Amino acid sequence: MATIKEIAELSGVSRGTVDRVLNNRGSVSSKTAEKVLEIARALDYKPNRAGLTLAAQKKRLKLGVILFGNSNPFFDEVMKGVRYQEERLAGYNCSVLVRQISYDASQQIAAIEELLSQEVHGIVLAPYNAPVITEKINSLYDMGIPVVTVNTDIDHSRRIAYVGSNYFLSGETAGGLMGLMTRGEIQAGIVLGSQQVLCHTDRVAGFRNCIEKKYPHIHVAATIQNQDDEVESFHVTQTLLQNHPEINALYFAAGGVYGGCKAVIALHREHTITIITHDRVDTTRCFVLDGLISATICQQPFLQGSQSLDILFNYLTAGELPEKERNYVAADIRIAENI
Amino acid sequence: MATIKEIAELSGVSRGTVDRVLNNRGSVSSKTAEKVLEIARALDYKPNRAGLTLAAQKKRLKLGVILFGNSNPFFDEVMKGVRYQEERLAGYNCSVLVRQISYDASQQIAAIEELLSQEVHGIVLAPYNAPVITEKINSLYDMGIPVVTVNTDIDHSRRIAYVGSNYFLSGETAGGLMGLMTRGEIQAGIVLGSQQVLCHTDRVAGFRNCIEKKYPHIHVAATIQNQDDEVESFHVTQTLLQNHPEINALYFAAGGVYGGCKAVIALHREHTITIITHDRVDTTRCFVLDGLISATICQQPFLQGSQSLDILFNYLTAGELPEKERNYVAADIRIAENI
DNA sequence: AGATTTTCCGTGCACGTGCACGTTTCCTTT
DNA sequence: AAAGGAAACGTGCACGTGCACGGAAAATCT
Repeated sequence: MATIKEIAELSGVSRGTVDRVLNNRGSVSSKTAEKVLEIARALDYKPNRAGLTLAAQKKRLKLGVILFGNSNPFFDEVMKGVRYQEERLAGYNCSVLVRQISYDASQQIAAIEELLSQEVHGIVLAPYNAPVITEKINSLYDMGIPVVTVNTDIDHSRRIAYVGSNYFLSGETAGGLMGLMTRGEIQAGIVLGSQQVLCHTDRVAGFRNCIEKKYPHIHVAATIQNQDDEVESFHVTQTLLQNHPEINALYFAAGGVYGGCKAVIALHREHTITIITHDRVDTTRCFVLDGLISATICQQPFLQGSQSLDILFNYLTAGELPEKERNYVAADIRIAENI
Repeated sequence: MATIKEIAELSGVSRGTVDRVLNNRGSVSSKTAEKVLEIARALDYKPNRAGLTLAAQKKRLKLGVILFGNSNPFFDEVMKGVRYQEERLAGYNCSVLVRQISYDASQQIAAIEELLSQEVHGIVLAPYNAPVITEKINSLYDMGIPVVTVNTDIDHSRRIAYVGSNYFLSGETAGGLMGLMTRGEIQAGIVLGSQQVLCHTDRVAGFRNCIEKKYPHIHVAATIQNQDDEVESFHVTQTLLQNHPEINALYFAAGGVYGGCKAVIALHREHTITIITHDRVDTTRCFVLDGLISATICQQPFLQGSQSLDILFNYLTAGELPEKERNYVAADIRIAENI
């Protein structure tokens, strides 16, 4: 592995000059710059990560993480991934500040400001989808504070990378599973949080796309919204099942799975309905284990937490961006045996 | 983050002494050692990874990797993970030597010897399951050459860690999927490579365990062996289906999936048989996409390749062992939509 | 031509660790 | 008591990088 020192010796200049050329800080004649670059290319120079990190940690790195929910089971799992990575990064003299807030634009702005006052060097953000947040991300970029979006992406924002699901694809996967796990005429009910939430509608679109193309035996009887709330979910699901006795399959495209399942049980429809859900949380794990939920499609929250921090850290210490700016986690299918 | 220098200053000794205490190289009075340890604990000292790596790479690290198969699709994917990690480790002045050999004990021994002559500092090994290999791993350990087993574990050997599947659990997952994806009376055929291969028999045991406990509608009509060979697989599967016209499900617990599927197609049984397989390879991906194979359970070969090297590297540069010595990858269920 | 600015480049230190080498202290032996 | 040796500890360098500082050469101005 070539080092800066080697390049300096071979091109007859000092290490400082090589440094200036490679990181184009200017103040180098084009002639020498040319020669240095040529030799660096010939030696296939790649900066040494240990040296890079060592130099970068002169000023102790501080990273900020902003997630939703004070006891949101999904983000709790993301948090575990964050904590795991935090422990690793501690070995690089890098600290992590985590803020969990409720789903609200102004709170998110406030959290960002607070992290800025703590002088963080970059932020991992589960973004609230609003123009004001997009603007904030862009202004952070201009200030030199890179942002990695996690779980939800913000289109047309200058975040340096996204880590999370491809919601359309995971909806398709849900449709595929339901197709494989059912026979005969199927009347499916779709439960989502809200038509305003892009993640939910993307999943539903994927689900419908799949069954329309591949599984004509499945029809969508009705689509309802539960606002991601367990109590609301119980009621709307109960009403749905009462109004539609023909329903023999349910697709939960969002949260509120526990409440929905409780409604199914309350109406004694456990053994007549095939249920597919997303995410894996402690409250609903038992339903997967006992077979009420046939399968659940997870989005690897742990991986999202750890990977997003990792990308941010690499960017700040080595200036490296990931190959793809959208880092999709695979749709992770879980049934009773591998949950 | 506390550093050795800080500890030295606080305990009134030099950095060298602190180093001796923390890495117990001796030559330190028990009194000072006690004091240093106390202060180190109070400051929650953890060695800085960048400094550690930088110091370790004075002698350029060389890692060896021994996998099977010259064009084995599964190990090709493991190889991609190895290559990915190799690229990352290159930034730490660490090189990786890869050897792909056929499934044979003496060839494996020879490959190990060859890597030793290249002066590797540690080895990632997809081990041949034989006492002579166990002994070899142990003698490597005594020589100070750590071994990480990948894909298959060797019980009672002194490998420092294992990265790979839990085969029994993945067999159970296959059983669970078949249970969920079938209705009515099911006569299942089981195809494995050989009764001598522990991975295969573990999977079959998991499969049987699951359907016996949870899915009594599934019966095992017959179990056959295909020696992991495509041509052999075609013939034995064809014979099986001819002798057992009642078979309406197939579980491929090992390789030879392509040959087996071809037999199903040759006998025009595509639409009457539910097929569950393991692993995802280019030759059979199309069968998953067009629905001949309902689902395939993968063992995350890429992750196995990258993680095993990572563990070995961390051990050699920081002396760190993973929390668990058996690092199981999750059973990764794939259907047409998420393959 | 001399003074001043600009361009260009070299040197030294810091980051945290491991390790070889030196130095001091203390104990044992003759 | 002097000599020898072992135990205990300090010092300096190396690893690779970024960056601040300063010096020399070239270009511009008075």
